[in-house]
Amino acid sequence: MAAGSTQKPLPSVWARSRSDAEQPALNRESIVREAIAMLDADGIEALSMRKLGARLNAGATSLYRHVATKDELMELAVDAIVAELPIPRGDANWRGAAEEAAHAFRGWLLRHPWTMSVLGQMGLAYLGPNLMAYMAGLAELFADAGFADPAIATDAVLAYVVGMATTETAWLATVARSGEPEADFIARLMPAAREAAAGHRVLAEAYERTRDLAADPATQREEKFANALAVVLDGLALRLPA
Amino acid sequence: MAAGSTQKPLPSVWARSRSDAEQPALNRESIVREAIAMLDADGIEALSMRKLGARLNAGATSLYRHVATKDELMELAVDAIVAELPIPRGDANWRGAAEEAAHAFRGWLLRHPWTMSVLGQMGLAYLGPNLMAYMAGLAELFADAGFADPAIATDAVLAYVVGMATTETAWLATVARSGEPEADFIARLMPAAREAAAGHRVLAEAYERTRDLAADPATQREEKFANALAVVLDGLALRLPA
DNA sequence: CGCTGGATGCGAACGGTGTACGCATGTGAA
DNA sequence: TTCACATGCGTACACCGTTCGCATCCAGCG
Repeated sequence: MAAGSTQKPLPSVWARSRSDAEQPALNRESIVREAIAMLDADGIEALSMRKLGARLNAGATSLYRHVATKDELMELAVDAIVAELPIPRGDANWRGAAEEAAHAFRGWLLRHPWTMSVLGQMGLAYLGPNLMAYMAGLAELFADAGFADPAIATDAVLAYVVGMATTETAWLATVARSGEPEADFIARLMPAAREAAAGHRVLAEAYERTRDLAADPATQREEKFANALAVVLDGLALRLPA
Repeated sequence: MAAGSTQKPLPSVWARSRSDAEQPALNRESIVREAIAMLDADGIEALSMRKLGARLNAGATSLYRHVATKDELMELAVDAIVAELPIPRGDANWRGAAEEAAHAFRGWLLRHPWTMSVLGQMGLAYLGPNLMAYMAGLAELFADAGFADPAIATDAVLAYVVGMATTETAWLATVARSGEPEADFIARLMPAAREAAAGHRVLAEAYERTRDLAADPATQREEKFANALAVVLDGLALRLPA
């Protein structure tokens, strides 16, 4: 549309300039970086090879020179963001360190909710080097604390965090889809939820006991997480020689 | 292809016979039932509206007379299979009952692995009547046992089960994709895993300690699950007045 | 009985997806 | 200069979920 439109290849100086122009050429690193940006911003459904290509000023199929398949790209994306997860370090206070690691893991999952969708197919079993280092750090933490079988401890903590984050990200996705702030959405949902809970004694009681579910929901979610995490850590502490 | 081919509508007795023939006409119930069968058998990627239609001797678009959208169909499918999950019942032995409920939940998730992919977007927050009843039953179990805040207990147990099942179904999907029996796949994977674990003290030690990972893997997975579940339940027991 | 209106099935089509293929081009080595 | 190779990409294929309008069937009514 502009003056220098190049609808046809136009073999000229302008065409040559592209090679050393602002675009640093396509490479695996930038592809993965941009894919992560799209995933974080708009979720897993928003990423398509064509859109990703467009974002990189490239055709969709050009990406396949650097990445075998979309699934491989997703694996690379996961492994890349795992790098930002701080590796748990042993500590005289194992419980505090484990607590910290669990909160960090939760925050990481909430920051990259699309990993939850990938986890269901890839699992923690997949052995990218970064993930391996994270799990090793956690296991070491428990081993140093004196646990006879550190694997049980890592299983318990990681499974708890993943499970909790699963329902939490799903909830947040629902909230986001509503377009409202979380508190408003809760307030609007309350009557229906209360009615659904009627007929179930304990659930109904729970609703009556809680005074204001809509106040500061993010903090309440964090407390919920911390509360049940304490249960798991209590159980672990029992396994340690007094 | 056969003698009575009806490529064109052919308004005849044959056309009329379809109405009361073996096909009981399309209805929501049979659509959901067949969708579940396909999901259980071949996973979430194997379900498409066209294939589901073909399985029901119907065109793909006919399904939309009975189901608004594929997402709605998935919700219906989830709620339908939740019905087969036994509602936890209180018991003098709360711990045994909770253990049983957890194992039942795990088995259910493993039997319908595609729910894991759905959970990431729908979560346990979605309030189908059947799921509501299940969660109410579990909460009641803990309330009757004397827990001051039964919600914490259900959070801990459910999150643990979901998290554990996430990695387990992902692992099983990987195994299935390999085409080998689980034991063979493990045996083939061992060298690579051992090498990946080298450099991580605790992980390496863990590999040396375990004698035969490939023997009866299903039982080993079950034990793994039971072991860390015991941690969670121990933690819960602490919260009960002695 | 004949009619008619609503429910139901479905073929065609639209816009999207992941990816295979083959052609064009620019670049570095011989 | 030439040649081989790496890279970008236009086209195309098979599939996806879903919309639309048309054909058909059946129930209820006149």
